[in-house]
Amino acid sequence: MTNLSDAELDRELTTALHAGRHRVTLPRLIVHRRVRRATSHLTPEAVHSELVGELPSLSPATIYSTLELLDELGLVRRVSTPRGGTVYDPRVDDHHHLICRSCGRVQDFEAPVRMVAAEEHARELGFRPEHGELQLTGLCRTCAAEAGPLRR
Amino acid sequence: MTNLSDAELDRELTTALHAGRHRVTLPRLIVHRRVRRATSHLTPEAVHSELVGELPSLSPATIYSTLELLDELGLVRRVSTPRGGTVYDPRVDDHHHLICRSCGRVQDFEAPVRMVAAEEHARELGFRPEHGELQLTGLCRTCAAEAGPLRR
DNA sequence: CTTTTTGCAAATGATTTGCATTAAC
DNA sequence: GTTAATGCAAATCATTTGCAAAAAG
Repeated sequence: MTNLSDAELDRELTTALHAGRHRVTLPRLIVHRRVRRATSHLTPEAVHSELVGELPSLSPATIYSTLELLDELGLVRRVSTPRGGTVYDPRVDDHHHLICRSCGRVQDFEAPVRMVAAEEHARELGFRPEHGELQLTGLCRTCAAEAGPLRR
Repeated sequence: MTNLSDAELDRELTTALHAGRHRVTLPRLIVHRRVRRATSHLTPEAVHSELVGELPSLSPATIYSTLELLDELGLVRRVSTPRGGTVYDPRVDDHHHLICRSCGRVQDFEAPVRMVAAEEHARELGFRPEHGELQLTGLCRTCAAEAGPLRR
């Protein structure tokens, strides 16, 4: 989540778009503002249903292509959850995720993981790493409480 | 990958199925043998198309339910890739994955990651961790070679 | 015998695509 | 003016579901 103004966010996006020879359009501006300001991880569907009020012609196809573009520009980060869900994260710095298998909630997680060491190890194997994240699945606090004490 | 015989694999599966009060069926036996012997990660579709030769009536629906069951029994592990693909891994011990964004290949990766420490940290946040893995995406050796030297 | 599992076909749901129209540059 | 982006509808594709028939215990 950022506390930048619309104007500041728009300027950042515009700069990034121009650098890649992309055009500045209204759908891109409003999707960018919405996701950059998100306090949680948003699904494409959530972004769409929130923004159709503001721009009724906005189509799901545009949401998908715009979110993918923002990810490519490094302004947001796409996160895929273990059960096939896709969600967008306003944080683009290295961090990890806790994913609840019951309610699907995705929360940021500062894990003590040496990403640089892991990436170096991958390079030694001939792999060219671009992005890495640790995903811990399990039950979030709320769902764990509902499930009661550890079973089995 | 295991080098156990059919009989040994079948016995393991039978034991696990009985423990959970599930029935021992031919589809379960052959799917289990195939995935446990895999030298790489298999998609449900790959498992199906390989095994229809052996059991022509085998349906995709059965493949999906069987693989999910094997995962629940802890005999194989489901791995979801960042672009929404699903693949099954014969390894069930803690390990990580390198995922090629170009060809989709998933390879095992022994990363120097302190999973225990990460899980402990998650517990302190109220999360009840069940499984964790580090996913590094990028280009595999082959695709990196095709892409040529580092661009940008 | 009773209950689970299977196989088929139809349904689903997220994402993608084709293409004419509209908007950026 | 040119070219890219949008919006719509149709298409795709992996996965799930409903249900009658078959198989397991």
